[in-house]
Amino acid sequence: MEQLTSRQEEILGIVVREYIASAVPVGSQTIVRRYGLGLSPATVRNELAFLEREGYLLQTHASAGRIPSDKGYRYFVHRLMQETELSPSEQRMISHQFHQVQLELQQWMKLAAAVLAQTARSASLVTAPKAPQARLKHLEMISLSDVTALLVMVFQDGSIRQQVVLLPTPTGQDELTKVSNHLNELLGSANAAEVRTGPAATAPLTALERHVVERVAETLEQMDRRSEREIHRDGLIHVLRQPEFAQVDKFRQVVEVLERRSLLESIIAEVLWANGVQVIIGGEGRWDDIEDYSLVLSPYGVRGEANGVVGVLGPTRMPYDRAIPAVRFVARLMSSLVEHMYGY
Amino acid sequence: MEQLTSRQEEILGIVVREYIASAVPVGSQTIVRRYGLGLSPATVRNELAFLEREGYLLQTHASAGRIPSDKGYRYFVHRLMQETELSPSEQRMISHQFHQVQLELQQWMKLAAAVLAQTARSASLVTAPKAPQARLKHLEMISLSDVTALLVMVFQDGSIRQQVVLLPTPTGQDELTKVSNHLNELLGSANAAEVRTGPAATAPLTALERHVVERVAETLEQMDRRSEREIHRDGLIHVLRQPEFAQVDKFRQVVEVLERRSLLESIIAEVLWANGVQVIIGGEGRWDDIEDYSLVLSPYGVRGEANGVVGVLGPTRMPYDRAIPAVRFVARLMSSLVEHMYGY
DNA sequence: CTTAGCACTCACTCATCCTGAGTGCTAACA
DNA sequence: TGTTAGCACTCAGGATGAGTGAGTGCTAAG
Repeated sequence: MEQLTSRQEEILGIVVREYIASAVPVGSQTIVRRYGLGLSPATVRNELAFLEREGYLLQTHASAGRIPSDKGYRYFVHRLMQETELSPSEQRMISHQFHQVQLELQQWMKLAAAVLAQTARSASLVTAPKAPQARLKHLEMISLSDVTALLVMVFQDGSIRQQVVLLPTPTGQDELTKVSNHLNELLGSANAAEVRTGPAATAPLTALERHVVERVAETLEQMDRRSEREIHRDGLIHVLRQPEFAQVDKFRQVVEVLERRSLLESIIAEVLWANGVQVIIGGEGRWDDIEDYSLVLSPYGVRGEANGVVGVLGPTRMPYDRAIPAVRFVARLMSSLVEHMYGY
Repeated sequence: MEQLTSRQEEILGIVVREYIASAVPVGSQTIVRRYGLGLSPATVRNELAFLEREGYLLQTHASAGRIPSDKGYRYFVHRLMQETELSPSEQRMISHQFHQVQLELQQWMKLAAAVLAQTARSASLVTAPKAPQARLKHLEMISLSDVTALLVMVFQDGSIRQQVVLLPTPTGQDELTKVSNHLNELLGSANAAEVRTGPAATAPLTALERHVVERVAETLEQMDRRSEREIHRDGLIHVLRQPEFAQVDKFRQVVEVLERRSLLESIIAEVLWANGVQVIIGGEGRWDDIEDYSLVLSPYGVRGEANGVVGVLGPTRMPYDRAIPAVRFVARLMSSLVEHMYGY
């Protein structure tokens, strides 16, 4: 990306900010009238023409003002936007909300999605923190009736799954507790492969025990296989309010992106290993399905132990100067929760 | 609701079915041409005029065809629609999908939402089965680090909550297990009030134990207080495809209804105690915010033990003859899961 | 009770015109 | 050499108006 003169940068910045605020193409007169640069409209026009030639700006039609191109947004985000943080009062308000609820993962995720949606005025998404490889930490069998029990599995990354198990023979809680204890000893903190090949594979087990071991193995495999993370979403309504979605088919795309998870998953998988806030503008030429949208995403969690992603999705005409600090701040809060879980 | 002649019923049925299929107002010619009743358009017009006078039909403007009013849809649903079931092959396919996954509540809810969205071609919603009053069934403390532990609470209705607990003093798993066992004995299957006033209130407890008891009490109270159920949603995209949502502001309403939960919650709270599939057409004059939409909802679960709601939301012009059997069938499947959990 | 005939209504589509914001280019100016 | 005034040109969007056709209600005859 070449260097622009400071006047060109100033004008580009004005166009981007104006357009983000108003959603209306920005013309030379507007710039001079509203920002009075000590320049005539004609000069501004020359600069606009230059910026357009260089690919930072676009015209929707020959006699309209300019709007930023993806390249223009990128220049803006990377070079022109002063690295702002949320205002202290806003930070305090958000922190307060998080500390209102207990240190409960589900709640925090919900809250993170709500806070991001609100603050960045975009659709938000949050995935649960997940370990790269699932490991059982503890299991517990709880009697539901003579012939059914709840199998509760707690994993290393703090996630939990519960399943109903149909018991081959009527079994009481005492017996189930014994089974739990026995299996906890055998399975230790095993991953999927270790469950299949470790002590549990060779030890003499009852039918019920064998069945539960099989269930644990399947569940661990499933967790590893489908990177398919739960994605909490919120704030769709904000995207809907943007004027670019006056025609429904535009909007349909957003809903499709958010409901079909495959695309998001592939992007999330990449962001997971990045550092800090990632801004993906107009699909960056790699994801056609979101060429009109931008994502501001950040990984959070503890490296190597468990991590997830928080972020927002909106039109490329997104208030980056709010979205980026908001995502950064919420990622930091979510990280602190995960750190607590690992005792840091 | 008065009785209509069989010819009037026939014509009303045709209008409703035609309009549901095409989204275009239905005129006398269309009816005669496509259904040849052995009547002339003029006669049909007289009947249409009658049905309109009686409030079963509406005209969008003076020279347009008729569309069904809410009253018309209601008559159709309650009197004219033969009580269909899904086709056996469809039933088999859906059952198969459910039995592919383990007896896992989360999975079943997700699946139920997906299946309903698909089958009824509408937005779907599913709430978790919940007991009228939360009771602790079992708790377990699992060491995360020296100074943190995961508190896992299993409740009577099979739901689970996990929280991170900051330990006042460094404590190992052995000690945590003792605490768990002790508290399980003290708390039995207590509800919120019983935790506060039962043996746990008077017994001599360590600081950690007291803290955990407090947490349990708070969580139980929270679960009772906020009827605020998790609502799984899916299939928004189907609603978006309906022609009545060509203008965004119409659609915005749907998203608002689905994102603001308060309205849905009040409706769900009512349906929970009903029998069988409930059809709410155009808000029934009681919920203004959904006056253009219909809900087809059904409670499921085990009476008095734990129940939830499954259903779909769409425009009043909804394919009731698919939605109703689909909701009924999925409710039955979900009930069977809950029944398993209670050993029926 | 049914139906043919007829006058009438009115949303929708299409073409046309007009307006105004905005442009690029050229030539004069500092 | 960079800046600016002037000017002709472009084009989306709104307003207007005519034409079309699906559909109606009413009346009178079968």
